[in-house]
Amino acid sequence: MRAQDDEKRKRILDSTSNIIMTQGIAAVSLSKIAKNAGIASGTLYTYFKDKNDMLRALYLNRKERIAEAITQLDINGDPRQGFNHFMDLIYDYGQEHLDEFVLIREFGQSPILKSLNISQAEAYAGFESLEEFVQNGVSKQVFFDIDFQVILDYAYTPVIEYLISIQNGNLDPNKIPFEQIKMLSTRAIIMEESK
Amino acid sequence: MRAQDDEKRKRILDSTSNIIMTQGIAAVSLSKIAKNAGIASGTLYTYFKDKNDMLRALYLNRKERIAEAITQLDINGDPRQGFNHFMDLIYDYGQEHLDEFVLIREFGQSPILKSLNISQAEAYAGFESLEEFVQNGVSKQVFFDIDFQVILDYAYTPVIEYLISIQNGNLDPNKIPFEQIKMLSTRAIIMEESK
Amino acid sequence: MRAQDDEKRKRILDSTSNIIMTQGIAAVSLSKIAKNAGIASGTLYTYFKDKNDMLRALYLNRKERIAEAITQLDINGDPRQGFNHFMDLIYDYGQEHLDEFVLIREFGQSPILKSLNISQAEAYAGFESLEEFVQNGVSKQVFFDIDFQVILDYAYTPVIEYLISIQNGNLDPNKIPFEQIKMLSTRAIIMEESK
Amino acid sequence: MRAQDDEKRKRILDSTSNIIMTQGIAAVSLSKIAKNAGIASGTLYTYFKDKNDMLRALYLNRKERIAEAITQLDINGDPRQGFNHFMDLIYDYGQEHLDEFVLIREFGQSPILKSLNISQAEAYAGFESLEEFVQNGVSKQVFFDIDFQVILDYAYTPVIEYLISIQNGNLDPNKIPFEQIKMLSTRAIIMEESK
DNA sequence: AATGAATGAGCCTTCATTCAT
DNA sequence: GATGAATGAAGGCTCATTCAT
Repeated sequence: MRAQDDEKRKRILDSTSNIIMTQGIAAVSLSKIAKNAGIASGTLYTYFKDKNDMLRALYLNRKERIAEAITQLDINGDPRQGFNHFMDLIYDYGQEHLDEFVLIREFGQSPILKSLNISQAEAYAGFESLEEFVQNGVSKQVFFDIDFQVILDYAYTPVIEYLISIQNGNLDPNKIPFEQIKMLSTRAIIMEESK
Repeated sequence: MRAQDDEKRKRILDSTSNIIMTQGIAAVSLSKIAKNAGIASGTLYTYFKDKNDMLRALYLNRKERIAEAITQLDINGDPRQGFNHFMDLIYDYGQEHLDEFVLIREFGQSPILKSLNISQAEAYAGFESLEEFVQNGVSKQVFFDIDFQVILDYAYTPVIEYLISIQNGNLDPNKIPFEQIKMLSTRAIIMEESK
Repeated sequence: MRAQDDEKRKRILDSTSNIIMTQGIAAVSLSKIAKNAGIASGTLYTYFKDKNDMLRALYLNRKERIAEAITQLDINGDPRQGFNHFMDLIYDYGQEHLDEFVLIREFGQSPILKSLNISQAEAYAGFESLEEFVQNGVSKQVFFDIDFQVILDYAYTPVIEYLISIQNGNLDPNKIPFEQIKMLSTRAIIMEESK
Repeated sequence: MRAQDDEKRKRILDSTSNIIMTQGIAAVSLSKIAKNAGIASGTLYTYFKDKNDMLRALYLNRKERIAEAITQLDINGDPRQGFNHFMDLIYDYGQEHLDEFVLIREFGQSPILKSLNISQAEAYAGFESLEEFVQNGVSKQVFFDIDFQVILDYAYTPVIEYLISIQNGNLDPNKIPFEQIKMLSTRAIIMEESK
């Protein structure tokens, strides 16, 4: 017997990610993945039940990685500093792993997610500490008292869009440094002295 | 290849939009569209050169509609009021036509757009006045001096995400009224006395 | 538009029958059928919903043909003569169309039939007059009072097996003429003076 | 390729039989068999050269079992009693092992047998004594002077069909007892005083 | 001897597109 | 202009078989 190969599993997910990133989710096909990963098409089924199972695994895996990277926060520390740190975490991780963010965005909240049977709970697994962090900031009256989701729309999303715009060449980081993004987000979310 | 019946052309686009919205972009097929639109599959080729041409037309059409709806701004008026009005326009149009916003988001800035041969220029057609409006605000030192794209990330995107969250049932508009979104966006973008 | 072509539909069924007859039911594949029928594989789906639908149509079509051929009986006439005539009908039709009988036998009462969703009722459609004929013979005390199915086992089945054996070269019709089969069946089923 | 574990070999054949009986011969796959038998798919090749070799072994094994069960006849004894006993043997064995009969019928004389390279000789191995028994009956002018195969069509086949009909619920053994089947077969085959 | 990961041919089906009608 | 039958490539998936372990 040959032992199942974690490296191969990783290669499959990476290949799929690659295809999604360069050709879009609609262009994903198992034969492309197999060719890209350097394996036979049938082999995919040793690692995943079917195509959906694989997309599901990919989505959750990337989400998990991102969660690990951007939730390393001092939950009970100073919210202001924490917020600053949070944006840095996203930015730093995005410098190296923008593809993961883009992939998650590509899946979006589109109908595909439903067909993959990913529950709300699964989608948010790993982000619990982030929610706690926000609650701490709110209770200390440093963050505006709004929904967690809304805070992400002003803190997480703009960073991702910023990084993508830079990568696409639509934005020049020398003219618009990340500090400005942080400032805008901070102004939006942090209550006092937000100037 | 000349369109004869504009109503039929519209039906085709609407059907496609429908399918994208309910099943995702990967599930779009001409036979589904034809059935949904109540026409024969071959007839599609009277109205569009091929599948990509149709997706392209759909994307540009929705983008145009949105542009018309949200760029009705007094470009040279008071930027503060204008900003307020701009967000209202998005919100109001989104109440009735969220599907169009979602469709545009579904296409994203993803590789699909490239395969449809949609140039940056085409994608932004119709938004020129919006850019002028922003420049006016910046020159009057009411808006922060940042990129047009970044402003959209703090003014347009959060409204759309807000509306989608409400539609998905993830947000309760009674607890988080639109006024709060406007406030956050305003705080981020408007320079002084941004209360 | 090109009108759907009954001749083509017939060719598909004939090709399938051919394959079943020469290679067995397990060897039926749509690509073989298409090649055999001289059409593209996709075209099959213009005529049948899927593979099962086609097998179903084939089964019922052959059953119907057989029913037409062997149920042309004088239901209320002399049962003895009728029985004789019935066996002749099977024999005569089998001379020209043994493949249809063999096909039906190949489907058998095997699990395949269940997967084709053929109800008992459908399977026996067309044979109602045969049942009436048997009832007439029973009520006139010419046939033994046994089940319709059992009568077939002694009248229909042996003829088919006889014809197949001849075709296979396992039986020499000169040594065992059909008259002998008729005699044996008659002896089994007809009550009096059956010697 | 040498069998080591006869119990395992038996399990493989039983599993295959099971699948044929419940899903039909077209649904047989080695992976199903392996799972059903509780072994790894590769292990099948220790016991059988390939799939056909296994089907072949299954067919011959079941045929052999049946032959053993239904050929325990006093070849030179009274043919009338022998005929009666013969039908009882089929009936009795069929009560417990109908699946074996059904399996043989499923293979039929269909093209599958040819693809399994089963010769006429192999198929009839074990039935030699039965043929002798028939010849004895014929030479004593108790049985009609017809072919061995034809006799089976009137003595063996109807019993099997009878048992299957009962199992399928198409026949009620209380209304049609086995005695009636025996009577019909006897009437057909035994020459004098066959009532 | 036994395992099950790996293979790639072949399965059924759907697809975008063409074209006779 | 409109139709839908026809095409064959490509889709996802299962298969029999091999072979490193």
